Amino acid sequence: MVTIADVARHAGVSSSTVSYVLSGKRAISEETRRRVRSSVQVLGYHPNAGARALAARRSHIIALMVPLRTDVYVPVMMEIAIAVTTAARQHGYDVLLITNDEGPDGVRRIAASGLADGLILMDVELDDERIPVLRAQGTQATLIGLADDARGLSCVDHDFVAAGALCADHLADLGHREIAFIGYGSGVYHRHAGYAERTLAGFRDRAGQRGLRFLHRTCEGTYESTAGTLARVLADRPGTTGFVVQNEGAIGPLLTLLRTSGRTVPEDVSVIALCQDQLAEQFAPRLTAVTGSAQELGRVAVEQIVGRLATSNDGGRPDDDRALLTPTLTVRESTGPAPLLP
Amino acid sequence: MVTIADVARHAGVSSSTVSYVLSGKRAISEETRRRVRSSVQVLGYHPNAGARALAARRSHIIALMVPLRTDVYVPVMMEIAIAVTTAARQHGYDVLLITNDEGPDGVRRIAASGLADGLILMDVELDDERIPVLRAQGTQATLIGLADDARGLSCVDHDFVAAGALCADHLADLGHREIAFIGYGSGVYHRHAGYAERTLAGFRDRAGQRGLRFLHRTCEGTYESTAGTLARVLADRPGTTGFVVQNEGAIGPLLTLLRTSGRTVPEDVSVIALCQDQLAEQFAPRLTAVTGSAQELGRVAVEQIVGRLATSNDGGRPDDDRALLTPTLTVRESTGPAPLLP
DNA sequence: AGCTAGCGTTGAAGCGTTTCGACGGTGTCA
DNA sequence: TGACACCGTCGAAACGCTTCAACGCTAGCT
Repeated sequence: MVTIADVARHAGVSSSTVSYVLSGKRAISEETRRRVRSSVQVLGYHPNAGARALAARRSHIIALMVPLRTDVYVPVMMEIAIAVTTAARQHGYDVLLITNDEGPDGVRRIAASGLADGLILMDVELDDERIPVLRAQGTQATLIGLADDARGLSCVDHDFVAAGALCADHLADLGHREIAFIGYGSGVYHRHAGYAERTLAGFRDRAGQRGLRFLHRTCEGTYESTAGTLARVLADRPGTTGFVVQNEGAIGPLLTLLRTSGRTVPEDVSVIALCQDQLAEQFAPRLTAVTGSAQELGRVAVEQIVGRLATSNDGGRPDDDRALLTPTLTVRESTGPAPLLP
Repeated sequence: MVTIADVARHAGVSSSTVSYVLSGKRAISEETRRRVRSSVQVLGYHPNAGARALAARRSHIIALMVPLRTDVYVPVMMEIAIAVTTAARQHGYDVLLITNDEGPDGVRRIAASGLADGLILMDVELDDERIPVLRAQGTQATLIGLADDARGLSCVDHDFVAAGALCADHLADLGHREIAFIGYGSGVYHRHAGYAERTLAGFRDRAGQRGLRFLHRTCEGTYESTAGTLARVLADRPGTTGFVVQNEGAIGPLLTLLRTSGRTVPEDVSVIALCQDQLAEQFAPRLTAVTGSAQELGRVAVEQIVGRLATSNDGGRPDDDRALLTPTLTVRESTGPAPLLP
């Protein structure tokens, strides 16, 4: 193993000088810097992470707490996790993965052991047990999702309210009057998942403003449940010409069921999905969809926490900041003008 | 911050005793152990990760290198990542996430800095650049996937050869004679992804033994490419009655296309998928599928590397061990006896 | 009785960094 | 010309933990 002392010897300077060259925390002459850098190269020196963490009291690690749940669309989580990891590396941080099932104790463990300098929490519930722990430990954190009480913490999330409104507007613009909103399974609403509630609220408000009649129905995302949901919708509101689908699992079944029931998309009914573009492209017809960038979500989360870590030892007192990412509507082949009344 | 010295003072012992109680590396009297444990509780002591890593030369961290690529089914990767994380915790390890784009340098960085004690590499290619680095650094590692030259490393993977054979056997048992194998996009084969090649080989060999005629066609997994692939298959071999699908994205389109072309599943054609059970259940009809457990893959990978880390300082020389996980066939509604010849 | 073996505990020596205070040298200003 | 500030470098003191050698005991053996 090559240590800082080896580098110092090789470059003919003291080890503190090497440290300062690497950290840039003190002025070092051009000449010395050059020599040290080259020694580092030649010897293949990488500072020992443990020693660094111990001396500097910073591990340069960010912990990312991911949900175990599988009732949300998994690729999105993965995309966020990867975006977080690459963004973190660009700021000199590594990412430690921990699972939600460690719960508040996990947060305590990570914070108290100094394993990570800060945390990013995914799948935050409105009233989350981990938040008080964060405050008690004085740990820096960013929440992905909005919590009830985020004083002193930073949050980032998609603007689901805007996403819901975009759907309502698009269908209203096309002349549709009766819409069905196919949501997630009832469990998601019962645990007050913010994204589900906020999308629905955004849709509902805008639908009201635009004079749309609409129905909200839960759906587990299997073929059977989608069939049941659709049957009930058509029984209750035979005049429905627009569908908003939030549960990714229900999209395929819905399209198949509409087709077998003799309804053509988009001539007879329009379908708009709340899902990733990649997924929307996979269906036939390609789906008009409202999307937020998971990549950006991860990137912003990292920037928030890195910002906090940087200012928190300058004595700067970071305010609670919350970022809402604007979703985009991409019109494809699954939506069209409402059919003329018979 | 609570240190080991605080605990020692509180319990009226020396800090080394506290350390031994916690690590269990020396005999400690029942009485002392009790007192120390209770002090740990009361004070809420968590050993400082950096100091621990520095003194013991072990970080108790395993690095998991995940692919950025999205051409394989993403939820599986996530499932593995989570399985690795939970399994690692059970052995007292945390998991550091790094992305494939760091490449061999990433491996060097992690190994040389002592950030992680060992690595788990996903998406290993047959001739992987990271493997020589691993050997040069003398770092413990487990590969998920099989490499050309895995001397001194451990590997774990699904037995894709057996999976392919299971598909062939099942269709042969049902009396099918002409089969189409719908694979991944050509890019996957060009970069010699082991799982794709091995599945195909397993299928091909067994199909040969069982006297099946078959066609292998690549497919990108979009609706259009599936339509093109299917059209070519039906043109070349109109008598095809069995389909094996490996590309998850092609499943939905294939079922839709078969239906619109007037073919009923499973009466006219049988479809067997190589995918997770969860996904297979989502279609109508539910798909007969061959599956390997992603959870187990993650768990075994962790056990291999933890085993190596344990024996590697006992001077034990761990052999290269490779584990192949047996896949299972679950018969559902999408396969049935071959139709009688007209 | 004398010797060895093991038990439970301790003090102290690292582990490889960062960072503080200090030092000589150089330039600037009065 | 003297005082002062700043620059580039260094030595040494942490940082909080693990682990080794050593200690005084008691117990078991010859």
